[in-house]
Amino acid sequence: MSQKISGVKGMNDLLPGDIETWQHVEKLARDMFGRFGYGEIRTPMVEDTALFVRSVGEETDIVGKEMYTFEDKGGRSLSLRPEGTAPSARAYIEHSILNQEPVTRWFYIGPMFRYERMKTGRYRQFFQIGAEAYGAKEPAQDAEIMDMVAQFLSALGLKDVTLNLNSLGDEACRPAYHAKLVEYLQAHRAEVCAECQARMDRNPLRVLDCKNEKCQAIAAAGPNVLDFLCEPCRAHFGDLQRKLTALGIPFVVNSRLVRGLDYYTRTVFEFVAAHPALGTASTVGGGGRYDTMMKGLGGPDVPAVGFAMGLDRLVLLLKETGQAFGAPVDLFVAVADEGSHDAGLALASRLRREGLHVAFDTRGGSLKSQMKRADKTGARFTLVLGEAERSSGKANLKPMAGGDPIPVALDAVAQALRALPSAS
RNA sequence: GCGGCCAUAGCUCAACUGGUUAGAGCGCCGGACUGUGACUCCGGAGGUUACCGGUUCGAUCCCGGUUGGCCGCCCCA
Repeated sequence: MSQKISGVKGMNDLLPGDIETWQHVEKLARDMFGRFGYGEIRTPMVEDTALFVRSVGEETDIVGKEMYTFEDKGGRSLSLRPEGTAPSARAYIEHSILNQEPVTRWFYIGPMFRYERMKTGRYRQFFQIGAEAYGAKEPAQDAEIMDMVAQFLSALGLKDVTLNLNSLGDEACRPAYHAKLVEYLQAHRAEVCAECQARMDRNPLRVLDCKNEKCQAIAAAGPNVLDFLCEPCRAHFGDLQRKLTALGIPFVVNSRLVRGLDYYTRTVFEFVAAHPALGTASTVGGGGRYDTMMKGLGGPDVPAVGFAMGLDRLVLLLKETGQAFGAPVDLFVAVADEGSHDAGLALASRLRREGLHVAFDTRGGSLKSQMKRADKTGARFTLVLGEAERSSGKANLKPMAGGDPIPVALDAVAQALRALPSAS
């Protein structure tokens, strides 16, 4: 007996029964994003490690300790993508998209990888649905993309999701805030947690969203990013809030929202769902504006704004609603005797060619066991095919939910089924 | 990366705190009902008690390690 082999920790299989929910979310996303003019892209799951180091930032947790990095046989350092914005930007630059279109809108759906300790809503391979809008620096673009997320979440039927909003300023004003913050934090160095002491040297903004109560109090009493915004940033942020209000999208300004990636400028936002099913993984989606990242990657000077949502978490929330997804079986073809089995297979084949969702027990077996199987598949109707039906060319459609059998001609089953109300 | 809890049938859980052959419900398969499911009754299959080692006359139970899962910190999706 050989050793049983198991999947990689933190990476899950999705099987029928679960997959329908995922497909539903993905379909809704494709529909919704398409409606907003976003085109789907698919980039490789592996990229040059330098791409993430230069965009996401060397001092971030993602790059610093969560990346799956390895060397290929040519000695290149490659990484499994931990997020989707950088690969999209790379593709945008590589294909010189700016020379073709002033404004480009893309979305992607796919797996991301981060080496982390697992828990509810957090996996080493997880799935994101994300979108990026390149070429528009106007607040309207920020508002539109948040509108898209809001409409998508609402189409999914998810409620109690709060939009948190903040502005981190730009190259003109962030340095001043940064300096002031460091100065303030240094003065309180002894009072914050050990973690924050390290953070204030590497990435002081991160102190702002420390969950430690003491650190929170100190951060709250310190300099506020919003007070340091330069005039253009202030105007941009104000305009964005007016537009969101005009669109009827509720939001909360949270001046301590910073997010853990270095590439953001001005707008950052997070959609947070306070549902017990998510545990502490309450952020369902987040994003922001990154007007300088393209240049930093050696590309054109193009402003951009984007976001990503956690598909795993959306599915967790959807499951809580108890909804069922997946296509119902229209008809189960059962056979009354061995001699009719070939005819049953042929009938099922023909009806499938005609577009119906048909189930058939290829193993044959007793009629009773076939009926059980029919019940199990959730088929709306069952048709029993035997010698009598084959010679007369007529059969009955038995409604599995109960009710009288409906007589049909064997060569008109599809038409008959389509004429029946599809509601169960 | 740090701290805590856990691991028994496909699933959810028992097993009188070390003692015969590890049980139940659900699920699966079959029968009662040889052309009609879901309800009922009966039967069947399914376990190296996660893995490795230790203590003991004897370990699902106690100890150590490994792997995996869950929770908090951290961080995010």
